[in-house]
Amino acid sequence: MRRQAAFAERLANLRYSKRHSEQTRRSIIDAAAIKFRENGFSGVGVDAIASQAQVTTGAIYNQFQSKDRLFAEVVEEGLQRLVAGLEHIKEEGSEDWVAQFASYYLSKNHVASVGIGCCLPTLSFDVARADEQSKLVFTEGLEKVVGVISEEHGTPQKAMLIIASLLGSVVLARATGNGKLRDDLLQEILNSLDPR
Amino acid sequence: MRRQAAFAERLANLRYSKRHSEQTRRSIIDAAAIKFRENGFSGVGVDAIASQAQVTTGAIYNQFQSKDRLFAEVVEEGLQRLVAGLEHIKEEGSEDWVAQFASYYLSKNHVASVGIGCCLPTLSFDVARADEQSKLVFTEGLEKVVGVISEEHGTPQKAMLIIASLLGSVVLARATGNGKLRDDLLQEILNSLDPR
DNA sequence: ACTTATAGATTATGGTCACTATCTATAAAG
DNA sequence: CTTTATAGATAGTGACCATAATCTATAAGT
Repeated sequence: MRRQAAFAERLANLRYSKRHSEQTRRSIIDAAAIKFRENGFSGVGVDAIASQAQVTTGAIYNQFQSKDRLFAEVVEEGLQRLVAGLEHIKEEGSEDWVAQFASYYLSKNHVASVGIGCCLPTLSFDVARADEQSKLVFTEGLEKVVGVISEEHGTPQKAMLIIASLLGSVVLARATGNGKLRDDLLQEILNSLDPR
Repeated sequence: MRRQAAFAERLANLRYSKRHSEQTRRSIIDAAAIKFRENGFSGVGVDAIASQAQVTTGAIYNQFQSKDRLFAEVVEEGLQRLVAGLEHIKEEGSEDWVAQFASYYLSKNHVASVGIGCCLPTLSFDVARADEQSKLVFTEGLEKVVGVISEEHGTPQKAMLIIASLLGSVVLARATGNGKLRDDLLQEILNSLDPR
């Protein structure tokens, strides 16, 4: 009757071990990453995040000081993943790897994947409204993103323009319905971005 | 003691007249437009909107079916104002009126004016999470915006790219702190957008 | 084996949420 | 003048909010 997650934990036989604690932290961040993206910072409660992570609020507040700090961690990790993704495509060696990245970014698959997609079209609005901690990790992460793109591919301002265009395009695509405007938007913008 | 706004209304001598009812509706929409932009749809309550509009929640629910419907009206009007603003600059006759518009859009003043600024960098995220009604008015409004820009200035997809870039740039500028990244971002993007 | 530290469950707290039912004052219509 | 319709105030509703306090089970150190 008590301890809702007791069954799974007994199976895992790892309760309260260091490894289990790290897994708990990971599952909380993963759940928060999805929920914050899908519903926004104010659109989801700590309870809902806990339930998605299959823990209780006690576990969350043991691992994180506050909802704001958890959000900041999600933002930080979101940008780390963006940097990692860029570097991964880059190291595959293709000359026009930025166009390749843009093609993935504007794909219907990525536009539809709100919860697991890039953090920029989902979290950046909330970062703009968040505390300095979140803005700081966002700024530092964005600088790395700009660095990776501009390293071998134009100036930092050109890199920034690409990021802003991609972010804005995905937001517009998600905000418009499923009409003709949206159906053609992504491919058309991709064409415009293509090095002619 | 009762009826908190009674005093002002007695002064105006217009309580319950049609004109007063329209004024009430207007002040609610104006208040909601600011609050939704500043705090997001889930970040502000109907009570806070009512208090900003100097009415009670009863007045809001008498004028609007739900918070979602009020949001849809704010979105609709936000895009109408964007169209009107574009047409206003356009009719002033300058050849590079789009660059003029971009210059205003990326100005520090507009970036700082979250509550009264353009609806795209503030409401579009929430539209992406909203019901079909809001997405519909957003899509229709966006089509008009694209129409005005592309009418005499390139293809619709070029217009869409401009909008996406401007929207994305303002979001990034607001999400980053006040460091060097932000200070230079806007001017640099403006340069990149400039017809060379 | 025994102690200790702690991860995480449980429960509670005071506040706010969207929304509703009811009431009242007054504008408009006769 | 009387009636009627309604804008908007008042006062709730139960659900949810972020967070804290307390408790307990167990892993780790001795």
